[in-house]
Amino acid sequence: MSDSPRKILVTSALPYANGSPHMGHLVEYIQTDIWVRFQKLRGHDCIYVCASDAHGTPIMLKARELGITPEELTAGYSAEFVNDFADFGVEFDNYHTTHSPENEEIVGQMYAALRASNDIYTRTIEQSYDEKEGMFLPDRFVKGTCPRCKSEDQYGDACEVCGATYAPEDLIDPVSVLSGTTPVKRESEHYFFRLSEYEERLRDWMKVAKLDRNVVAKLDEWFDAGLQDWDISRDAPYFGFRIPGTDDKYFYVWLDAPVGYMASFKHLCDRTDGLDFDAYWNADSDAEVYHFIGKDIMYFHTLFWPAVLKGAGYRTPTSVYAHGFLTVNGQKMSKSRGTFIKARTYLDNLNPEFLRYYYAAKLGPTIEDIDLNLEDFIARVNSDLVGKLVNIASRCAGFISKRFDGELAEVLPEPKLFAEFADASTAIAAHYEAREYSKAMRLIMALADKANRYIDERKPWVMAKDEGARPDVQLVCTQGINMFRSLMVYLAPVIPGVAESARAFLNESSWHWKDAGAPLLGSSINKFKPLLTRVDPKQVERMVEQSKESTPVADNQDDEFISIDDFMKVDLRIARIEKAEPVEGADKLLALTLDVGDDKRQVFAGIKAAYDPETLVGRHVVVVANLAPRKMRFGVSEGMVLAAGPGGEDIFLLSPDDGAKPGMRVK
RNA sequence: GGUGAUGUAGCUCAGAUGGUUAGAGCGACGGACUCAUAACCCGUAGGUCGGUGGUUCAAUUCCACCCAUCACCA
Repeated sequence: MSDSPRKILVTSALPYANGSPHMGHLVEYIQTDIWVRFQKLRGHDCIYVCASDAHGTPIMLKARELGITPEELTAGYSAEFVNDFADFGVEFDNYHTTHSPENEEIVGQMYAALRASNDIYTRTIEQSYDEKEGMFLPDRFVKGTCPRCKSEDQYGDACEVCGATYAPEDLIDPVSVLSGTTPVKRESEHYFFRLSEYEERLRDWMKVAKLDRNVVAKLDEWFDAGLQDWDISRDAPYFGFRIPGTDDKYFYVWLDAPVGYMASFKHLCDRTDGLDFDAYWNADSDAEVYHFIGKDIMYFHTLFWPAVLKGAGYRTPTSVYAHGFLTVNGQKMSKSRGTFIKARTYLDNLNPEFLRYYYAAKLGPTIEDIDLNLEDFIARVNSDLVGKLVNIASRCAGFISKRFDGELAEVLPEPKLFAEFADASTAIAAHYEAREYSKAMRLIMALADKANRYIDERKPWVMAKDEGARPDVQLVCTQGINMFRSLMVYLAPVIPGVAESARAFLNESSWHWKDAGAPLLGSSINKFKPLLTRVDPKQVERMVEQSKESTPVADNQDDEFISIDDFMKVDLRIARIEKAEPVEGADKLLALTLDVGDDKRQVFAGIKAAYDPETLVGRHVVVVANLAPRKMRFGVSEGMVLAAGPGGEDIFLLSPDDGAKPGMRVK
């Protein structure tokens, strides 16, 4: 199977560009990267592309809230993704964005093809509408009381308390999370894709796509329920691509997101000689295309995506590989427990190769969740990587460099033992290919145990004391170093950085998978330097602490309540505005001089759009008096004035009833 | 609520088309060694295989129900 190079295109799901990458993201990118590196090491022509998923309502609204454009918002997060992934050794051949000309072109072309084949039609539907904001509301943007269990503050699609699913209008007292107003029903014409026509074709695809049996079970479930047509349009305002021939209709983000795989690849083709887009995407392509995804987005990748591709005349994915979710210490990642760990926070404290190994040691081809148990992480990395693997080289290298001037012996004393390491190649490769990384790691570590046992049995440190046995010392250590070398070749996809250091130690320029089967003999190696240092539990503790600090905002899962003591930490005081004036060079700020009883202080408040400075003088407001002073470009702000509202012109200062005096505590 | 998945030693996980003493690595404990980043080597202890009931000569493995965790319900 490895004889003629395969043409392979691999993708990871496009990260949604409205947040920083975290440990959960990394499961997928590390899983994919290991597979890609494995294929490349085997000599295959394997290309790995990805992009930021940049469209949709959440991004539009978050950008609006921050007062920047969606492009600016997503560019910022894209940069984070690129940098953090690169530091974890994830090597994309291209990283693009769905908000690109390539994507718009392919989406438009597909849409035209689907229209031509009568796969698109329009229908008027009713949807929740926020009259104040002037926009239709996705289900998650309506909240209210669950109609079944009466739990308050539930999303418009499902109740997190009792698990009921319903439509937003079923909620008791529904409220738009944007404006706080009651949504109304409004009609709108939507565009639909005839997914219902594709059952037969999808069943055929499913048979050849070698999907995991859990994925197949899920698909069967969906088929049994009957495929419904897919609503692919959204009304303005929406951040995305406008549907050709309309004024105010946009493609739903989930239509253009997977097309982003193609667009990123197109972007790469346009800059790479000899890389032909059509050779990979035409219906008769002989290239392989694999999508690595999380189990939560199987629906889009195993139904919509193959159907749309087929309908538009393209090839379908060779397979879709779904993985499970990440838990930390056996539970959902939690901000309050410090287990919602950002990629960057990990990098600030720990070696990325450790996480790659740990994930590899736990990953299989199924959609089962994997657990990052931090104690287990420390034990496993220290024991497997440092204690077993690197130790093999460490305990042999000294003899070779001190007594034999760095020269390896010309022959192996135990060719049969080495053959065991060479022969493991087939099984290990099969495991990598099947994404059975945990099995591959187990095989490799069992061999590492064997290598250590061999050295222990032959005891070169005893032979070294006997002049007559000197040549044997060189032979045994050459055997040891070669066993180490084979294992490092096998592990190169998982821990590429360590593999590179090991290769430098062995004085080799590059490795191919089959090098693991041929020993390195008679050559000169370099002085051994520690390839890895052990994890100190303190590093992990610090990472957890920093994850707590970096997210002071309580997450609504565990921290719904604060104690009275927590509240009392906030020193709220009545203040009288003595002076209010615009700040030179700031669009939104007013500089306020406040009388807080016995002292005067200066506070900057972002209320310029809502208040005329002159009308503020003399007003009483509520201020956070013990907020840490913050240095700003215009001076130091010594507190915060409380106001309600979403921002912009909609800001409403809090005022006490008559009689309250500056300096009075609010509680 | 419906559907699916998962639940095996202190920890992380293998495994069994139902059949003699259920496995590995780590950890713990004991021993040995000193080449090696207190690493490595040898050995010991640890499990009513989530719970209850059923089918069977025999179930942790099949069935039903229940509990817990996760996902999906477009």
